[in-house]
Amino acid sequence: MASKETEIINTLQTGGYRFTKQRQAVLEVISQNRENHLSTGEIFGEVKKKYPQIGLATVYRTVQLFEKIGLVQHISLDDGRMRYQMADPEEKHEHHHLICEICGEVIDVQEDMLEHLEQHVFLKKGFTVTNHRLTVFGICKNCSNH
Amino acid sequence: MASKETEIINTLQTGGYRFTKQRQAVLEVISQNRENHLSTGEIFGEVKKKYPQIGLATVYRTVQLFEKIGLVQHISLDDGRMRYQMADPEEKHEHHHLICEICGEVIDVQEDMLEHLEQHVFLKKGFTVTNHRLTVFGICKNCSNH
DNA sequence: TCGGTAATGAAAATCAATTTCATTTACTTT
DNA sequence: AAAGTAAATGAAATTGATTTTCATTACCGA
Ligand SMILES: [Mn+2]
Ligand SMILES: [Mn+2]
Ligand SMILES: [Zn+2]
Ligand SMILES: [Zn+2]
Repeated sequence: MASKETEIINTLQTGGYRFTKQRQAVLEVISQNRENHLSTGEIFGEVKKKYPQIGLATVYRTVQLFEKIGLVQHISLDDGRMRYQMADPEEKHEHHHLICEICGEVIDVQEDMLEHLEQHVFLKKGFTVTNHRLTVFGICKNCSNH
Repeated sequence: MASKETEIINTLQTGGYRFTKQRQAVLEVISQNRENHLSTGEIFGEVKKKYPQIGLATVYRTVQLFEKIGLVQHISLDDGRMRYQMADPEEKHEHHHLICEICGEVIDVQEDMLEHLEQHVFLKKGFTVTNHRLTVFGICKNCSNH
């Protein structure tokens, strides 16, 4: 199998896109922050450390392109800015998020667990599911134990 | 049991809030558009028809207050503006949304169907769920039949 | 190498949402 | 009912993330 980066380059080229230094730099930052959910501005800040001449608009365009080709997924924490994280290459749907209402921690949940719901909306409403976005609010383990 | 509006007035007063003409007007618009998901700007436009002197900031403040006390819930269609709709008074969690990727229709789903998932994240991660927000993307019945 | 297209960066523009602040309104206490 | 107090409002200014514009540069195939 091809290396991960080769795969990405292929995906890009298939869509008529190029794998530029800027895109590589943005990908590196997001990839090296798999556990985080960086805002576009934060990604911009990180990328500039290695690639100071990059423009903010390029970062915006890049994360949107990456999302279009399924490389990253976004979440909104309702603070007015988009956040991006690597998508799960083998999963067909986005992963879920648990958000602690006390400490604000964001926890990833890879298990889908919506198969029954998907079936239900298909049978009941004739709706064919292609993706879903689930955010769960509550209290994390840490905050539960004070 | 008290009338719906009386209940609302009580809920507001319990929190130290007042039931003003402006809040009543905003509530009316949202209530009369239960099937829709109006953006704040759209709510503002509707309210102005009956109450032309209302200010945009008041509408923003009002929908946020209504959401805080559980009267309405918001959804984001990723078009950059918040949309608001009456919440389900008897349900403890927000209802779900199906969004057709072809025609853009937004379909409400009242059934929760996340009990198993809630249990799972509690057992597996120690996370106590208080609410959740689920958006499902796909093809609606109409668009499936061409 | 040449020509065409994609991509970039800097700056300006957009636009939903928020803040400020002077004024009004509603509720409580005399 | 009048006064006192805090909440609420509206108009305007501001914020801040995102988008657009446009001139320039990088890349790719012929
Ligand atoms: Mn995540
Ligand atoms: Mn809805
Ligand atoms: Zn926590
Ligand atoms: Zn449709």
